[in-house]
Amino acid sequence: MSEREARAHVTLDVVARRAGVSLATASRALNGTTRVRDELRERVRAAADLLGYIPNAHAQALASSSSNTVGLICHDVGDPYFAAIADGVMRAAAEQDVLVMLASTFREPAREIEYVSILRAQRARAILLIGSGFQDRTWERALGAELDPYIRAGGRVAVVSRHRSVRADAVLPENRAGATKLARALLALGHRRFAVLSGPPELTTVADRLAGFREGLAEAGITLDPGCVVEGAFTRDGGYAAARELLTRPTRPTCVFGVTDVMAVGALAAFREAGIEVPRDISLAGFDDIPLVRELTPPLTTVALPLTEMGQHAISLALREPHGQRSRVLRVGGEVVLRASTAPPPADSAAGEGT
Amino acid sequence: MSEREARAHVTLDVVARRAGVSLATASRALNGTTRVRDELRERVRAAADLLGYIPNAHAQALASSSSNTVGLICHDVGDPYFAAIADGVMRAAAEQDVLVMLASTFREPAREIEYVSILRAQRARAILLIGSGFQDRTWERALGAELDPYIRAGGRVAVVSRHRSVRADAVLPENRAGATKLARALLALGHRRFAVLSGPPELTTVADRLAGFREGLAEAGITLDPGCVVEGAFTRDGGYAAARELLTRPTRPTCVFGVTDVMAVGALAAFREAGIEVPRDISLAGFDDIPLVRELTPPLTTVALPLTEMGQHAISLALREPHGQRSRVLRVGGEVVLRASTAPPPADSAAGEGT
DNA sequence: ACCTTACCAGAAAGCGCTTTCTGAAAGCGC
DNA sequence: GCGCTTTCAGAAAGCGCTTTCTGGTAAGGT
Repeated sequence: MSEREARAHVTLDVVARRAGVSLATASRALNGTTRVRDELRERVRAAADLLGYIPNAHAQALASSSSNTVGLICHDVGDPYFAAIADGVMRAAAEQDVLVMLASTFREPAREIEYVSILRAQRARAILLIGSGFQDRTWERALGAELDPYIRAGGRVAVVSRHRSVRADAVLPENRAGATKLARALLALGHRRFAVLSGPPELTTVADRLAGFREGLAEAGITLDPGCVVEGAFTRDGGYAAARELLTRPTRPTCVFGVTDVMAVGALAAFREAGIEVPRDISLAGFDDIPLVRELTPPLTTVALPLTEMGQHAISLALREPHGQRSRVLRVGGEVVLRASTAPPPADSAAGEGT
Repeated sequence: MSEREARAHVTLDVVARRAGVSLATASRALNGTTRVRDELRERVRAAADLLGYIPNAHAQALASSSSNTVGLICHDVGDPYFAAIADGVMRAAAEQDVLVMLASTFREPAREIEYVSILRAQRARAILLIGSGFQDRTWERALGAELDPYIRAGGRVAVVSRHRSVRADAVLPENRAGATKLARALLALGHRRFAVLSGPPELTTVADRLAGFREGLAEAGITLDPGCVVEGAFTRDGGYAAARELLTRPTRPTCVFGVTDVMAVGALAAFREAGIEVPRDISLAGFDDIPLVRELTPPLTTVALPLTEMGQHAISLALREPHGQRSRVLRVGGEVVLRASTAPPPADSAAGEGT
């Protein structure tokens, strides 16, 4: 009884015999690729039901050399940003009847490459890379070395929120333009002394948002001096730590931009702990518009991104008919959403225009 | 050039020829199942590298009739509760070198059964069912009909946060006991008039938490009258709607229990909109301790569940050696975490002991 | 020196399907 | 009534691996 009596699966062969047809006919009857007499089709279906036939996806994939799985590689499914995008991917996947293999890199670049390789072995129809890439030559090359042969062999790649290092469709947030608009909005409120809670500088997303923000400030003749940019991890705790670090600096800004909502959330907590009230004492803005920032007190001003749609688009792009020659790029989001976390600077800080 | 020139993959056969060994040896050299002379192993490895050989996982699975993928079925990846558990699953999966296929049912019971079937076809080594099941005879039977043959064929099933309808390992939150403890804690603060924002009553999680809460109240001789239990969807908006509904009722409670943190988040928003301050005017508690409730103002009192660990346990249980005879059950969490969303009831509400 | 073990490598038989290729039967014009 | 196309079903050849099974060679015992 404690024997490993894993009984074999019912195979198509058995179904065919039961229905009194050949293997080939049974296959056709079930997939409906070619016409089969209705009566036979029914007989096969009935037999399959009766026997509880479950096709072997591996055999199907092998024989047809095509699968219908796609791989989704993200940095961290637990993060609300990726969770929202993943949700979109799942919705589109359900519609298109593809199965999603999930990979979480835990923010380690090497893992990403490893997963691409694994997904290649799985013969995934498409690979979706979600989240910023790294500004690192050797990493880029290694990733390309995995991706290129994959694409050449007919695989599809779509990236979300990441510069295209390879021939891939892309869904790109308006990082730069969005950050510029945010800067303008913040300037319009009267702010002149800014600080930025920045993420790992090797992430392209960080670089873009920072550049865009600087650009916006520059329009008002303001430059962000290095002391006003604090780096932290791309997480809530990273934002918290960065904000605390910021508070130790000599000059205090009237307005802080967290390059990510998640970081801004951490910053909000840090400010609260320090007895600094947002937005009375300091204004705070983020980027992404993850759902949770609406629940904060105060709700966060941010640059909106249609996260769920981004996921849907990614998979749709990837599965659409071959890209013609070039890959498609879809730019999304980038509108500022003003909420209560930003306000005009406190009256007593009118002095000290930025350098 | 626009031809579909999807070039074939390098097969093991090619690698073997290149290395000057047989197919069988090449296979053994690469997987290391049997001893192969070191020199040959190296030759094969080198050839594989050189040719960019990527094994075909489908062929491997077919030939060895074993795969190393597991299926993860949850109600909604976008929900922080599931996202946190999924994160745990991913961590454990990465350690154990298994690939996760993700399925999101969007809270439709039928989809769950469909996904089980799909994962069966994929010959997943294990299927993880995350989230409450439904109290619905026909659904249960249909799910069992999918799961039973799967298990009999050697598949493993683990459930998280769900009663075991089948022979499955389980990670079960202390829903009932946790809710009872919460009730006690709330009573200890002096509350006597309670309301509950309940989820879909057909979910076993809801039933358990409600029962546990009632039990705790009963210890103080308090019974929850039906007018004090408002049902809503298991989402933020469901909690919001339920809370608004609650506010239209004649008697106002001094303390509200949202059976889910996510619902409590919605409730908090509803209260705020209605000008009701938490916890001054009304106390609010949730259940789950999803990370975001710590960021709220006020942070939410709740019953803690080790969400990430739950996911890790689920996959570990499922992949561990065969269950002997019986399946294992791991009970987790259930401790009350008091935060600022609960306080003694307002002084002017001392009257009206609950019936 | 002879027989037994032990170790490795190759041949070949599948794993469970899809899909081409082949052939039988039926429909049709003249 | 004969050759034509058309429709549908079966035979069989793989898809790319793993894994027995077989055999050859080297090591070990007496």
